[in-house]
Amino acid sequence: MMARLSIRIDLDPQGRIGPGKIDLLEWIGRTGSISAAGRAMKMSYRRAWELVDSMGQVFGQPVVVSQTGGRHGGGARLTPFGEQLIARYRMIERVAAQAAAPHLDALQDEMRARDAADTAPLGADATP
Amino acid sequence: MMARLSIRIDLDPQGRIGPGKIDLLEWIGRTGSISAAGRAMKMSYRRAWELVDSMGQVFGQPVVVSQTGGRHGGGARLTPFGEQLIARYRMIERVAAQAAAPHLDALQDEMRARDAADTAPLGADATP
DNA sequence: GAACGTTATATCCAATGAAGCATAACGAGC
DNA sequence: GCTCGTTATGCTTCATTGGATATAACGTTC
Repeated sequence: MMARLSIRIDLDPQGRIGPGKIDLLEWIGRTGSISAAGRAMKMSYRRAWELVDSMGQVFGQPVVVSQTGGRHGGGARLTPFGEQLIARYRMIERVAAQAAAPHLDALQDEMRARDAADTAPLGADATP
Repeated sequence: MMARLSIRIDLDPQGRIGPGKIDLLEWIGRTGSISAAGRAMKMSYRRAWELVDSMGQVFGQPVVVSQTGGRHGGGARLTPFGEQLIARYRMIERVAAQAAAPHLDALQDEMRARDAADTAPLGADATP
């Protein structure tokens, strides 16, 4: 039983960013196109575009700049802020995982330890 | 613009546990009943029960023991494992947040810094 | 200037999730 | 023994989400 950490960042009004959006950004950076990134992640262009757009709205600034028409029909690139966002997220992910590692291990030990052993029936009353 | 960390733990085959399920467990511990916990969280009993059940399945052992009938109609209590699970999750949440804090701050600075400033149009080509 | 692949957007539809409602079993308290 | 609140479960909507498809605009390349 493996246990990994999954991190997301909650922004104040309403907006989250988690591993999915960050992966998408990385794919856009790698492929130079939203649609190619979508294909790589087996995600519809529509969804990929919506995710990109929602990030731009949440952060109040675009995470990618795009171009219609052109060499291969157009394309998209990460903005400097988009790249920073990826870097920050990965950094946070890394340090959080490091800090949590021993506790995750302990949790797994506890899971194995009690394996359906003690589940005392409830005797006294709880707070009603 | 506030940024908080939100943590969830991914278990190997398929199973996640995040803030929602942990909150629910805490409410069950506090109130001594699944339905009361559901009400407190404005969640249907159905859903609360399903979440509890899914946790039991994911971990291969119950996180709460329940009793039908009785003093106030029945009730539910956390198993020792359930309590340990809460404690571990909160611990992980705490150390992860501590480790991530400076980077979250940095991210917020970066968000403010670039506020729609530089979004250079794409000139060269990307990896096609 | 025609072709191509992409962005951007609208529309329709399927899948999923969750709420709501209904019901049975249960057991302490009155 | 009747009531009451809870567990446990089924079933029936209802809303949200995401996929699929269609279309227009666009600009390099041929």
